[in-house]
Amino acid sequence: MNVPSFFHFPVLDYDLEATLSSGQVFRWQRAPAGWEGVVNGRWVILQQAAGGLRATCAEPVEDWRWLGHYLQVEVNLAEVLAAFPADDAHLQEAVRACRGLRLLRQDPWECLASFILSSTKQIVHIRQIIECLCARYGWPVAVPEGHAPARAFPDAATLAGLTEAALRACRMGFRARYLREAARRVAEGELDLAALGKQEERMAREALMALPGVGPKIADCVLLFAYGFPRAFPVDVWVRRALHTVYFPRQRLTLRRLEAFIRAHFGPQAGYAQQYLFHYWRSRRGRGQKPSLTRGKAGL
DNA sequence: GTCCAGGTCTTCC
DNA sequence: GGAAGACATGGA
Repeated sequence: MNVPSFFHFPVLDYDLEATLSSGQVFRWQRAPAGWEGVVNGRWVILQQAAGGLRATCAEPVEDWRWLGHYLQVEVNLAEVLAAFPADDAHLQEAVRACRGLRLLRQDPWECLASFILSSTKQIVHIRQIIECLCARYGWPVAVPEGHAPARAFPDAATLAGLTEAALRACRMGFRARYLREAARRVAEGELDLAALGKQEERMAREALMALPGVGPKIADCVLLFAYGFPRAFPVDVWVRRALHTVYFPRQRLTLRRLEAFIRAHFGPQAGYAQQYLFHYWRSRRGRGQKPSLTRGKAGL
């Protein structure tokens, strides 16, 4: 019989809902008792609590540092936000609306595989594909008595051993070939994900982009969400649309010019700024507002 | 039925 | 080196 264990992480400025629903991670589910997920092979439920976060696991946990690291509770958010350009009214508006949004520190393989599956997919679809993968190929993890079964994200060796048809059965389409090849290279040691975090950002980025199906955007997601490179700045359709509308209204804009602007403008915590812009734009400004920029038009 | 999604790759000029 | 089309799928 499982004996649940609890822990309180004292932390200020932490908005659990914004963090877990901001498109950086895809497996957390809202439940009556909090947010349910699987981290490091452990089933976890998280709740917003007075002065911090409350965590529950299905089994006894002696050392909770793995979860604190994942949640990045030691990060002083006020210091991060203070590094944003102070004269940027648009960014400050996003900060006011989403204060407490955090960047997680995810497992590199799960993050890489998830974002390989993300290309030209809506977040709800990405979640469906990943849940199918976990349900079919993930190892079961301990859950509380009477709770529905839960599974970990399948490791690279498991996915590398599947046929492309088996992967496609999870409705991932053309991404199956990319996921399988990435899994093979990781499982066979051609790509050492543990070593990437110790490399310079540029080298790590090149190594990720050497994978089929991984371009600059997906590489930047992994650099930011799994390795914590603070200047990594994923530019997807939403961020591109937001940047174009806000900083270059009614102008033609090349990708090169946009990248130069990003490097010069957002500073040492550019990755955090990106996440605030993405979440704010997607959750509020994007809703019901006709985008001013669509693919293939206006120079991008 | 049409549009579009946390893109990337290939082809062609 | 930049533009255009292909690639799968399903919610809105």
